[in-house]
Amino acid sequence: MLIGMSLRIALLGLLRAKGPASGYDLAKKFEHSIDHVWQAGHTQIYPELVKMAADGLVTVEAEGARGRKIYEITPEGQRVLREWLLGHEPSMTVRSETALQTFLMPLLDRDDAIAVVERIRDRFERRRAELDCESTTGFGRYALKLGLAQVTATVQWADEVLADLRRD
Amino acid sequence: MLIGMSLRIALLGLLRAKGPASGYDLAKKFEHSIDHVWQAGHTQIYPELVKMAADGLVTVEAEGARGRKIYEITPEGQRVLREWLLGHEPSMTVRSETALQTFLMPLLDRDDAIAVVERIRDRFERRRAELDCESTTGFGRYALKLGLAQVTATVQWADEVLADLRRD
DNA sequence: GGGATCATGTAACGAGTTACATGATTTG
DNA sequence: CAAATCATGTAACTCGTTACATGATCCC
Repeated sequence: MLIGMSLRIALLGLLRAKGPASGYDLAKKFEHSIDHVWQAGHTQIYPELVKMAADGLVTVEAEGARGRKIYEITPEGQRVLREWLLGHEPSMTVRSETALQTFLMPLLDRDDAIAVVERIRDRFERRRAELDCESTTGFGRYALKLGLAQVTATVQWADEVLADLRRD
Repeated sequence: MLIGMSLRIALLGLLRAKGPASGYDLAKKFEHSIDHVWQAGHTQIYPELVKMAADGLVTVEAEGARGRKIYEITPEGQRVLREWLLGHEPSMTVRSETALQTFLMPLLDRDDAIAVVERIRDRFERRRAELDCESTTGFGRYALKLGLAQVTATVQWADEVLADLRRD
């Protein structure tokens, strides 16, 4: 219960922010609201909720139709969540396939390198447009702004590199 | 051999860029040159090199002192590397603990939120300073510039959020 | 009744981390 | 000769993905 808590924290945070929910509901929320920050499918969420209930972080508040189980965050869960938000030093480990492509770019000749950077630029520009459409007032507004800032920085980087490569 | 090739690609790229090397050498290079793009320890690298040799992507060019095995990239390895660089669509899945903290920030009261953002700002400012010291002319210069752009964007985001939170 | 969606799970696998284990060579 | 570093590996574990499996309920 000491490391790799991130999925738990994401689940606790969603339960705290949006109230009691089933595993199914939480999986939907992962697809939508928290998507650009953390991903998890139902096959990961269901067993994790069972373990979290065993650890006293959530309880089954009610059982609804079709075997639907509604989970609620406990006071202990709220304590753990708050502690993580205030005290956890996020790991700085990065594993980005895009960054790996950019790292290895000097192995390519000029035209191939330009093609690779153009593809990256297009991808991130599309992503920027997607994020730009989302509500800037909701619960996740700070994370959304951060995502936008990082995506925009990547597009600008691509523009600079393209200008640089084409200058030769 | 179709998915999750990233570690292989990183190893092939390092062998292509810097010439033949042992698993130990490659582990050192992961600690230094490619560190801010991809991480891997020796316990992951040694078995992977064995599998890559079995798949014909690398060969043991020579065996040196102390059981040191020097690996070299094969023509097939170069083909696979080039194909990945030109054709692979990087996955957009993000799993950032920092972004998770920012997403859940609205759960905190004003003072706690400020403390969290200040910690994030400090961390990324330190990271920015580190990257700023690195050579801007070496092999990884494009990836370095990208890392700097993203880190700088994060510091700017933190400054804006802090100004916003303190205005209340 | 049949298809869409709701709702929950298990099993097998791959990727990555931590801890453990061993021995050779260099340097003080 | 002792400590540091070079150099390779295995084992156990966690995290995350993909594929498989099942049944209930709603709506046409």
